[in-house]
Amino acid sequence: MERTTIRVYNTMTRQKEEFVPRNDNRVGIYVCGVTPYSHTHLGHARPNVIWDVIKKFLRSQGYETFHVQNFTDVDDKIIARANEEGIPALELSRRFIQEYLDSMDALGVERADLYPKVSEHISDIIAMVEQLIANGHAYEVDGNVFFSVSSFPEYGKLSNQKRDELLEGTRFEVDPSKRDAADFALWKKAKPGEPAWDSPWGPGRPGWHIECSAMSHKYLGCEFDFHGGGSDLVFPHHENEIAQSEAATGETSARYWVHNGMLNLQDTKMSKSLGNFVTVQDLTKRYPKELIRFYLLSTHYRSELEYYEGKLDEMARGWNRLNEAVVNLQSLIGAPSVTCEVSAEDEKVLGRINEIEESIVEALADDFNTAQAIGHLFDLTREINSYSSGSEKISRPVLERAMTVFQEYGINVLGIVREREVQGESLVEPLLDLILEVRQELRMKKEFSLADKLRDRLGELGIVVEDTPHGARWKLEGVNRDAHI
RNA sequence: GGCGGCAUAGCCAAGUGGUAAGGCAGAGCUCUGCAAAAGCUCCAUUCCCCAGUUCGAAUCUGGGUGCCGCCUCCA
Repeated sequence: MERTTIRVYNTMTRQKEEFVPRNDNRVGIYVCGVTPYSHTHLGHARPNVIWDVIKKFLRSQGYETFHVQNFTDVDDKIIARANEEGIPALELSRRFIQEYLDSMDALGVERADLYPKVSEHISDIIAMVEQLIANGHAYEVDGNVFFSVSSFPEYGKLSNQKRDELLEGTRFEVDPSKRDAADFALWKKAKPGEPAWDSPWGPGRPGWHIECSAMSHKYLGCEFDFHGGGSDLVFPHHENEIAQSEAATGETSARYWVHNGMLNLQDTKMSKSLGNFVTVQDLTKRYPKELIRFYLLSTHYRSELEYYEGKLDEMARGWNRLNEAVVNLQSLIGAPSVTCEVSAEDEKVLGRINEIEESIVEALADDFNTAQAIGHLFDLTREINSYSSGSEKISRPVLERAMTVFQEYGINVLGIVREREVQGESLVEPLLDLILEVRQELRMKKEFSLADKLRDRLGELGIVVEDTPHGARWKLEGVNRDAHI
């Protein structure tokens, strides 16, 4: 198939670059996951939803994707928290990993192909540390192993830091056993009461950073296409990862470094350590997943995004129009008054729909500009609403073309439009159709007070009845309406 | 102290050299038995401030001001 040229902003070069996959068709993606010691919050949802869209867009462009996302399930905070609760560290992390996966499922995020865990890759990590020692990039001191920053001249190339300026103004105490203050731990000697694994340097556990180098290398190879994560990971995490990976293998690691902006609550970054977060579980109980995605994707992924109570309710008004347009389209496609003929006027509308679709693809291909793509979806909404409320004959091929675009981008790629609710074996749908049919007969007989009573009483039950030129239709009221009553 | 980013209408927000997308809110109108939905029209001579480059700048350069992130665990 013909592909649109995709341009990606690369943190490494600080500019947009044309995306050229390493292998012809298969795109390797590594996105930093979480340290599962606490609840999954909206800030975690952002990169997940963004990468969900990127993957789906790449696939709609004919690529295959292979997506790896790690869990750093061996970590100081996990150990500390598990000790507080008096349970094993891995049990605590297992609980939060499950919450994380459940949360992402609830947001309609497609799962990664692989979720490697540190605890299951100790031997891979040890092997890489040994490799680094053998290459002269790391050294052992009393059971600890450190990466020697001075052995890697390119250190700082991602975050644009200069080695000699790194420690100025720093707020932590430097471990005196390190040769250089900027050196960082690859392997930490076990302290009493901590989970530990045997290694050539004695019992201990991996430092933060090395797991991503080891696991990305194992599953994606030395060089792969995308490496993603929050902008707060640029330094030191990704900087150190690059140093480890490239020093160990002698090859470049990721081709494109993609970082998303932070999600703020009251002008401050939402984070577990600050305690200012909104959990995904809470939010998905209160709002439809498509609305949450609409909110997350309404701003470009590299910008900061503000959250506050009530924001989603504000966004729901515009979001609703998108959904209404689709519901309207679907009912019109099945309406008997619609023709299969395509007039010259219809051809023009078809032409405009094609233009809008191209604009959507261009927007997504331009550094995954979902905000712009959503704008074009609103253009399509106006186009098709205007068309279907016109007095001329309505053509089914036009409706179907518009529906295809909504389906592909609104539903499949962006996931911001609700899919038509299948009522299944519910009695609700035929029952309501019957009521509306009777009401229509009353209206024909100009028994308006009875017809209005039906509408009012249904309204009290949360069922909104609307009369349109193509017959009456009903829907459930409010943002939280369920698929089934 | 170092590094990076951002500043566009009442609010949200796209736009990185060619004369300000889109959404919400607001005003008017059309359609409708009524209601709802929808549509149409209007709503930034202007993009934080100052200087410069250019035929042309929201977009590039320099200098301010303000805010945010990272340098400590972080998506």
